[in-house]
Amino acid sequence: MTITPPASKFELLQRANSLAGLTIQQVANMMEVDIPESKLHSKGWFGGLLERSLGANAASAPQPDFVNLGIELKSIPINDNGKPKESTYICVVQLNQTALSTWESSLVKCKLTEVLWIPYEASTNTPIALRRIGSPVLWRPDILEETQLKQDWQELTDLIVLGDIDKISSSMGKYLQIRPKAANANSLTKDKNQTGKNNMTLPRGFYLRSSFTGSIISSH
DNA sequence: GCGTGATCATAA
DNA sequence: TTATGATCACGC
Repeated sequence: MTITPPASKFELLQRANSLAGLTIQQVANMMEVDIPESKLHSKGWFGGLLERSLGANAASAPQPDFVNLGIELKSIPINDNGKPKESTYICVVQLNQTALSTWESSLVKCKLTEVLWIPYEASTNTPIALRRIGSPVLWRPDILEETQLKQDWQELTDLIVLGDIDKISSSMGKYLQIRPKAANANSLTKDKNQTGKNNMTLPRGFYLRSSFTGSIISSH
């Protein structure tokens, strides 16, 4: 089953709303796929299913999932307490001069301009098939949120520009943090911002803290 | 390896 | 229990 991209924000919202209340099993049936037995070897499975169900068309390109609408899609697992179970991956930390120049030109800002959050039940007590999808939340950062995100991004980016990427810890940043994002701890990528010999470093990604995504979900 | 989709595993 | 650091799968 292939779903065409939504032509408008309204159509995307309609589709997302039509998924609300359904179980993961029901969506899997609609898309004619099987539910994996374990998430250990299929970590991004539900996110991918949701993309296909709604007609996302960015493939794996570094841009919002719904390219024409400029909207990023994020599934967000909710635990028994009604709070996000995990932090949310945003994008890779690109180590080139352009990506590190200004917030406005950053991939983080691009991805977070407008996000369609789709919460879903992720209590370990509930089998994956029976977990239900929640109501979508279409979100744009307000002025306070964007100011803080920009501040976090600037603080972290400053360290990278200074060549101190290896001094970055996941505890830095109020809303936005940088953590490893790699096949394993031995992976290496070139820090193109730096010149010289030892400029290989662990690939990293930007993540939103669950305290932040939790407040987004609960305030809508 | 890079970028996407994320969750796992364990130290604190 | 929570957050950090590590890891899984896939297309190209």
